[in-house]
Amino acid sequence: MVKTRFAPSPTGFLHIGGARTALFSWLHARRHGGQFVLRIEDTDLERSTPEAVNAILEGMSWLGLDYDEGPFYQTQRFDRYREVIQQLLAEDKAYYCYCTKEELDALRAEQMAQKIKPRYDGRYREYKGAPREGVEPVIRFKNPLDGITVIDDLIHGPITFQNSELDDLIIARADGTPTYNFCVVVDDMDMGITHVIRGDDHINNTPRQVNILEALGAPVPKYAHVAMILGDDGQKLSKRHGAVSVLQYRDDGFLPEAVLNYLVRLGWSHGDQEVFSLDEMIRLFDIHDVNKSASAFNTGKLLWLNQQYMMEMPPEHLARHLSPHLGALGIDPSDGPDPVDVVREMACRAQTLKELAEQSAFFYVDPQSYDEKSAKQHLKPEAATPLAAARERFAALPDWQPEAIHAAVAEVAEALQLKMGKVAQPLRVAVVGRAASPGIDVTLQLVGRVAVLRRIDRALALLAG
RNA sequence: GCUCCCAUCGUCUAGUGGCCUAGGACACAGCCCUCUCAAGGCUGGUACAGGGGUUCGAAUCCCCUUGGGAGCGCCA
Repeated sequence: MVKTRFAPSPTGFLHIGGARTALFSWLHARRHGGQFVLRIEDTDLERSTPEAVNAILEGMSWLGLDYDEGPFYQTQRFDRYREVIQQLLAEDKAYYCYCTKEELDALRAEQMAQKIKPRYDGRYREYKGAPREGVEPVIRFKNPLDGITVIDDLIHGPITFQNSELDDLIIARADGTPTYNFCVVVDDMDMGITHVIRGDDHINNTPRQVNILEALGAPVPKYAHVAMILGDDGQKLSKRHGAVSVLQYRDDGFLPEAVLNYLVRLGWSHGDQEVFSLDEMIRLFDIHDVNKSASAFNTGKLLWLNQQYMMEMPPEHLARHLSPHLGALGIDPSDGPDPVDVVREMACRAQTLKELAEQSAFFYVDPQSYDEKSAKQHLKPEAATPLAAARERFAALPDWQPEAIHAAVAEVAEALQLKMGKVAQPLRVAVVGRAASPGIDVTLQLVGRVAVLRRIDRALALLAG
């Protein structure tokens, strides 16, 4: 059975690159009816934080990437790592190395100076002497000295490494704690991981891990190394790019399904299709179809996708998603039109929930000021007549429905020999505060007659000076 | 420096030797629709990094160059 894992280290939030790796792993498992496990790689006690763990868990749950096992924490598996290390030691597949950090640094500096690849020279590999005084030894893995290790990468195809290029890596520190490359191997083995999908910055670690796996007599999983994601500017993703945490996207008003859809298309495609439901992704996703090259994150396209999702989503759902963003603006929708009706009209006019809330605020609160340009253009002295005429008709309308409102506006235009725009635009600015909104009839209907009359009066007062 | 990876429009990508005078999407421009802004529809411009091969034929296969990136930790 297929079993994949996502194994972030909790030294920061779940960023967009990690989220895509998680998505690919999740998709691969789901697609094959397998299992997906979450493992927190927190062996770096210095840099791991509980806040980061929470951020990762929260990010996963917001995206809806559920796991069948875990979260496992490597810090809770130290006994198991120690056990495997002892086994390796007993089988002469690992050994104590008494080099000090200073000696290692010196060796590295020397090699760099000679312009050769810095690496451990194996000086304690066959050491049979007594433990060196005053040095807490580390434990190193005995990497094969010759031969080749081939990774048959699902994305890249075969990648060949000379074992002679690999040195004897440290699997346990002087304080006895195990290191990353070793823990990964033990965990992948114990957890029965069949497919390792991860960033391509791990390609160079893979032959070492394969060699350890083989020393342990464990089956070697299939590997798939996914290229990294670049920032909008094509540069490596960094703090400078702003919203790098997936939770930031949530707060900025993106829908998780839009983010997922955007992410899956970064490096993967299915012909010309751009929009995929979750079910389609699961059905269509194939790790073999993933691109080898890095791709740049394009916020513009995410924005477009997010809007597509907002427009397609049932208004009832959209309204629910909108409510926290309305709340953030201090708006209580119960004071005005049903958000479901608002959202039906506004979804095609905003790209994020946050923007949707901002654009929709006028339905609930009178504009605090008029957009300068719009007011200058439409709230001119000559607008007073149509505004007043419209106000009069509105006040007398027997029923406050779009059809009636539209007819009233048209009548005013005709009576005054004006084009529709000369009536609708001043009305719009007076009621909305700016020159952009849904059709004037629905807009006014939703705002409500009382508020509309009040806002017109205010504009009229302003025009009267 | 050494090892490994990568290379089609500005961006995401289609393309696995002929269907490619290179297709789609985002963005951009124009037009249509129109009471505004959107949405939607239509139209347009822009790409196979360079050089060698292989082949009747190369975006597709091979080599080199160039340019990016990663790794070379008692970090993950």
